[in-house]
Parts: sequence; structure tokens; C-alpha cells
Amino acid sequence: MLSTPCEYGIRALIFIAAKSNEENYISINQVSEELGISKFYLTKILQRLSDSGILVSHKGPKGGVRLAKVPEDINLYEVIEIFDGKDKLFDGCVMGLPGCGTRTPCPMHNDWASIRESMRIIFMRKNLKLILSEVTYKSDISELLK
Amino acid sequence: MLSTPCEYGIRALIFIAAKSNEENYISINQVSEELGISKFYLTKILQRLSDSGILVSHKGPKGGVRLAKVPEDINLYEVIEIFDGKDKLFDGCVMGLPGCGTRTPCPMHNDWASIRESMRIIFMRKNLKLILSEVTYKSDISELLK
DNA sequence: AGAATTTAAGACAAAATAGTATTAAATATT
DNA sequence: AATATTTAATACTATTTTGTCTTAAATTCT
Repeated sequence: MLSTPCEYGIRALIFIAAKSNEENYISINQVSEELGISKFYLTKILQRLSDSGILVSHKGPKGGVRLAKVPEDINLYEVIEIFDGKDKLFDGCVMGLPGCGTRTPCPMHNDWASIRESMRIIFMRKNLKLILSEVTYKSDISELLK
Repeated sequence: MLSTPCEYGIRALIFIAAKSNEENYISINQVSEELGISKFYLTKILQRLSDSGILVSHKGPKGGVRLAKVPEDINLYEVIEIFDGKDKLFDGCVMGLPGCGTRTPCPMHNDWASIRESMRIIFMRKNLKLILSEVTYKSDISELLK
């Protein structure tokens, strides 16, 4: 469904949202250990989130990453867009039919349009604040993400 | 969204449904030329559909493939299941969270369940007969699939 | 029977994705 | 200033997916 970097990115974001704040960065090393994801790989993934303005990174001791915006302003739609592009999930033809478009819609075109719209809405509505509030006890987070 | 073999398989099936019948097989070579898909690759893909009981194949001159069942009895859900497995699209956690399940649902779990159900219904309902009837003029098929 | 045609099986090659390692640059602490 | 820590950049490796090719087996037609 979603690419591996995208899944890892989301997992990491939820964890970072829970464990870091304005003043306290969390090191990628720590995140990678907690989530069981290779430190090298995760670094590369989180770098993309930094480049895209989702995270702020800081080098050196006491460095690491933190959210660049308040959790409420980071939703899954934009994260997915960063890693997988919106075309893959929210635009192109489901069946990948070359000729499919508004002019010559494929047989799935309209049915899929509504599914797609639902997905878009759901992902846009899911922001990190909401996600954290749904994982009621913070201790649950590790269990879920690990 | 769907894997390449799955997309090619669906495209080919629609074409085969339109161009073959009980007595007349259509050669994979011909399908591949019409759809612009490598003959070798398509052969391997359609072989899977034969193995799965969607197509019947026949060797030798006048041979080729045809539907194994009436178009009405072949829906996209089973085709997707054959190529991509039902887990990828219709089962596992959207975000791939390791701990996600009914017991400890991830924050997307319920929202995604309804999306997934819609997808399942739509793909199950889309059978080849329905698809063909929606592509009103048979000549349009090539334009759409090519 | 022999030749031509067509799928089956499986080996092989190329490209894309996932994952690892290395070195450089920045920053905090002493 | 020196050292330790941490991300940045980038090269490299491994795996998976996609795509190609070759040979074998079956079938039709003459």
C-alpha cells in the first residue's frame, strides 16, 4: 500500500511527536533503536522530512530532530505525498489503464473517485495531535510502533 | 497501487473478454501486440491466470487463451487477490504498524476498515461483463487499454 | 509422420527499491 | 581549542520487482 520509507516515516513521526518537544530534540539513533529500524536507513528517511519542513534537525550533542510545526498541523496526507507522491494513491488510474482520464474514463473511474476522495479526507484529517490522543496511554505507543 | 503484473493482467483480461469466446482462442502474441506489452512478460502473467482458473489456455496453431468462466463470473477482486494477495490491499495495517490488530488497533484502523470494505465491494462487483458493458463501443476498448 | 504454431517452464538480465557504510560538517561540552 | 556527538551527503550493497530470452512440450494442419 504505502512504500516502506513512508511507513517508517509515519511510525517515526508518531514516536517523535510523543517523545520530543520545542526544546528537547530526540536523536535519530534513539528513535531507530526504539522502533527497531536501521539507524542508517531511518536517518535518510527523516532527512526527507526535514527537507520538507515537517521536522527540524539539529546537529551535535543534544541534537536530533523535533517537529517543525505543532502536531495538529502535520497530517498523514502530506507525509504520504512527500514519500509516495500524490499520484500513486490519490490521482492516477487504479488499474493503470493508459487511456484513462476524464475524457475517456475507465470502468473503475467513478467508483474509484469516491474511494479516493474518502482516503484523501481521512488522511488529511489524521494529524499527529489526533493520532496521539487516540493512543491514549503514551506507553502504548511503543507497543504499537515497535 | 496495484502491481504491474496485476494491472497488465486486468488490461489483458478485458481485452480477452472482448475478443475471444468459447470456440475462438486469442493468441497471447496478438494480445501483447494490441496492448503494447512484451509478449514474454504477458505470457508469464497470463499463465498465472490460467493456473488460477481464470483463463483456459490451448497450445498449438489456433491456440491461445480464452476465459475459463462466463465474464459475469470473473470479478476484479479475485484477479487482484491472485497477483497481489488480499493482504496488501484488503487486510494488513495501512501504515504497516507492526503492533496493529483488533486488540491494539492503530489510529487509522477503524477509518481504514471502512475504506477497505468499500474497495472490496467495488472490486467484487466489477465483473468482466459489467466492464465490457460500460465500455459501450467495443472499438473504444483498444483506445482505453493501449 | 513432419512442419509450423503456440503455450509452459525456467534461466537470465535490468531496473527499482530497500538497506548499509563511510566520510564530512556542524554543534555542544569540557 | 579539542573532543565527542549528532545530522548531512553520498557512495555502495542487497533484495525485490520487472522484463527478456531460450528451450521444451503440446497441438494443429498438411
